[in-house]
Amino acid sequence: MRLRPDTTPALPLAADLTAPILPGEFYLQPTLRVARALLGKILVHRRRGSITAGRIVEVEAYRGPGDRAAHTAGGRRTARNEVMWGPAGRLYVYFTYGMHHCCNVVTRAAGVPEAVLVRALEPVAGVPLMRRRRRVRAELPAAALTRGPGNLCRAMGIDRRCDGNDLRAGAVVILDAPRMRSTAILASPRIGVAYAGSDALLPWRFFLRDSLAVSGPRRVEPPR
DNA sequence: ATTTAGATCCTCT
DNA sequence: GAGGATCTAAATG
Repeated sequence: MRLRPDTTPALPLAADLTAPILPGEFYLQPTLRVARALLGKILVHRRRGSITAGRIVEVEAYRGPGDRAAHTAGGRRTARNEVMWGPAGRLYVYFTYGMHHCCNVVTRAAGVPEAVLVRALEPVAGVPLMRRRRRVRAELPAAALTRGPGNLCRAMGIDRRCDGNDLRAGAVVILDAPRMRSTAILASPRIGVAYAGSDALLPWRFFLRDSLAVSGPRRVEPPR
């Protein structure tokens, strides 16, 4: 008697945690390119001998002064978004809705305030620690631990102490991984930016078609 | 399957 | 004083 082959993707996923850290130049590329290229890369947080890591499966691009959905819309420069105005390759972490943190990767040269919001990961390492940080029931699937920007920050232990973290040398780094095929990537409008007028329709959310960890609608661009 | 309400507090006007 | 780059549970069709 033969067992049916198991086609369920194994989570946590196997990933190369010895891969090189992404070089600083990676983050100088155009923001939409960085957003797509980040899919599949590994976000790692090492702290006090503990480690949590996840494969990036969903992101959103935010493009500076001209993008009404961005924190830097219209050239606003404040204490909160200061890191977005700085050099590429830093982590921009902010607190929102009274209870959640969101983390972004800053792109482009200093003075060009653009960033990529990380919206979902697939757990790669440190799942027990993620469960403790999330305080979820034991049966919750691993993929749900890091689904959504607020959830992934809690699971990864990322908060405002990480704001400004240098992604080449800080406690939080991003490791290189093979580039995803473009056919594995879908796009849609960004989530939660209805206040941005016509910019809310821009298809600047990118996600891996086959990932179980993607948050929100797995819809491709709707007709305009 | 989709909608709603409530939690909760920092940031900027 | 208002509202948010969110999340969850509960209610509803």
